[in-house]
Amino acid sequence: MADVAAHVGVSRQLVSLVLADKPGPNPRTRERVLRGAEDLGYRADTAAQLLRRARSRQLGVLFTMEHQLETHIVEALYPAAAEAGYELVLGALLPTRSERRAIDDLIGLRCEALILIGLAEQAPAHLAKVAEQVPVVEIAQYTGATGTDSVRTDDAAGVRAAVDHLVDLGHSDIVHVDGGELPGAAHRREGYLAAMRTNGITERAEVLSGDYTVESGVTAARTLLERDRLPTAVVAANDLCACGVVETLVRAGVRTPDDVSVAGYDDSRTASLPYLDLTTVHQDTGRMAEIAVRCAVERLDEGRTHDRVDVLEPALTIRSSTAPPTPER
Amino acid sequence: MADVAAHVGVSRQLVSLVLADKPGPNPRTRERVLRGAEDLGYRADTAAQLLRRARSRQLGVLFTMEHQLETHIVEALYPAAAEAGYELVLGALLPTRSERRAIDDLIGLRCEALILIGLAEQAPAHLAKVAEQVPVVEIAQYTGATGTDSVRTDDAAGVRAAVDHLVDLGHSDIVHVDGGELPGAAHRREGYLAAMRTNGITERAEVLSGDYTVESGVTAARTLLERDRLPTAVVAANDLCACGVVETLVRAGVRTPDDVSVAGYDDSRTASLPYLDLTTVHQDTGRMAEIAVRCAVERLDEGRTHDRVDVLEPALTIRSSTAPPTPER
DNA sequence: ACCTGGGATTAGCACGTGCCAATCCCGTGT
DNA sequence: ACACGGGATTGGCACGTGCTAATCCCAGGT
Repeated sequence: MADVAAHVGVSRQLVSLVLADKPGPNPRTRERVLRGAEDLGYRADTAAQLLRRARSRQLGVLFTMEHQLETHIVEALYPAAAEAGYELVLGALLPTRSERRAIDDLIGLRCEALILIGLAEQAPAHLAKVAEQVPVVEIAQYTGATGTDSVRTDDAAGVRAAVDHLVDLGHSDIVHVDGGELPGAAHRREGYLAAMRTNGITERAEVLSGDYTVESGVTAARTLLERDRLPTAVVAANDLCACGVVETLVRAGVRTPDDVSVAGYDDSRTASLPYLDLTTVHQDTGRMAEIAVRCAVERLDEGRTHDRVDVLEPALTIRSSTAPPTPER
Repeated sequence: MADVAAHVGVSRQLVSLVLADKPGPNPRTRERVLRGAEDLGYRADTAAQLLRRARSRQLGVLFTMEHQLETHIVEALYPAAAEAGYELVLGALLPTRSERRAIDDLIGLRCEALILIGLAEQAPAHLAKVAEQVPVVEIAQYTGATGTDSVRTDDAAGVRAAVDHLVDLGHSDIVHVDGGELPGAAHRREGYLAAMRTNGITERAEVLSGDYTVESGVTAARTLLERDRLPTAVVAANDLCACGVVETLVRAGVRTPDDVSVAGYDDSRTASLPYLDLTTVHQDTGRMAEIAVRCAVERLDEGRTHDRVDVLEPALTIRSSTAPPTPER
């Protein structure tokens, strides 16, 4: 910046004012400074800005790179943050890199708040401790740690909607392949059981264990295929699992939805593949991202101190993987 | 840091020495300082370190979040960078965020070099200009921009290996579904054509257009299904495309590999799904990551100035999606 | 001629750290 | 008793920027 100032023949401070687009500098001078900066290929030094500025206006985002849904959320976070006048700093959670390390890095970079996309296997154990230092917002996860906000979809309601949809179509033999102990899986399982109860078919309820992977869907489907009779419908804990179920059934000569209806969860890209075309539960990632940023902003700029928990209503996306059961031949 | 110093009762500078693990401080003092830092929950301020240090020892990584392969490469970059004593800073390339912006952000954060994972549709137009300022390494892409290093797999050789494998099995009706104008697609197409020529079956060569997506595999398979006779084997430009081909064929009652053998490319998670179990071409992401970091280090620490282009040999991973053709019934 | 006022510009400090040089302290040898 | 040496510790400056307050300059009114 000093170089630019010398090149134009003004003080460094004037250059600072011009580049920050602050009122004061004479339009003509402003023009000259901008030209000079361009000529010299000047780039602001973020490190120095960060050091000097009272506020960094940066939000840290912690995510794994494993799930498509996380990617969508990250993408949605960018415009939401920009809208609120914040930048995003990404921090990847990897097997080889401890969550602790990732969090420290982001805080070291002066992030004012952390947004944690909670699809990783374990939530940071010391979340409450971190929340003492900076606001923490969890997306798609609710650990209940104090000082933490949470935005998620009502997973129980989503699965209930899927089950209700199947019941409306005439199904009653509906099996659930769950997500084990992974985030959200408990809610989805409860939603399934609740819906089965409400529809008066509790005795038909059955939960097969899974883990949100295609492989777990394959395993579950194989278990079903070993039986004398297949259920007429399967509600999987997520789209990947549903995919595994469908593919395994198809290869065993069982057609979807003709023989068995299958529903997924998340409305990911997998769900909309033409040959799967899964009925699934849509999570509004855009809105989750907006609310997450809003939570951070409320704590940072508006002094909110109490915890906020937002639970969004999911929407059932009906596609062609579910249909009325065909009478047994 | 000053707080820690006051708390322990030593000078700030001593704290700096201890935390940087430099020789000098007395072991006992060192212990006390570390305890003090722990008590106060001290975290180094990266911004200040960056500002002060001559070197930032940070590498910027540009990637989209669209392809699994990119994720694998990013994961592999972390240990490679750590090995060389560098940190990674992630910069996401998104539709809503210009490459220009992403690059400026990373340079503003004082990244000493940029590693560009080249699966995005377009390479930054001003790459040569950027390379004047900081070393640039491209992974899985070769734009030929001056001042730029490139690490990629010999895609032509990979596809040749796949075709040769199929020919060895007895195939000659081998169709290629390509990746259009996307990065690497041209090489893969050429590899296919070259292998067909070498094996003396040029007249059987046929290229269907695609774009590395599952959908393009579906489209290609539908095109094939409309014909009187199917080819006996399909070599897809990547695993996703292969997946689309297989799924579409299966649903049309065509089995893999019994009726048609299908080979993919990338050895992604898709390829190893139990019901696909694709024969595919393995790219050594770990090694590409290591070399990419090495390229940056050579330019940064060892003064290399000439461009370096590394082409790795791929390895054919043979699974169950390819088999000898069954004589026509 | 002098004061006033306000737009334009500048000087100086501060942010938290790393590096260099200077200083302190204590045991040892003469 | 004094100089010496080396490990341990400290002071001061610099990095590039933003903010506050001060200064400059010039036109206009008295």
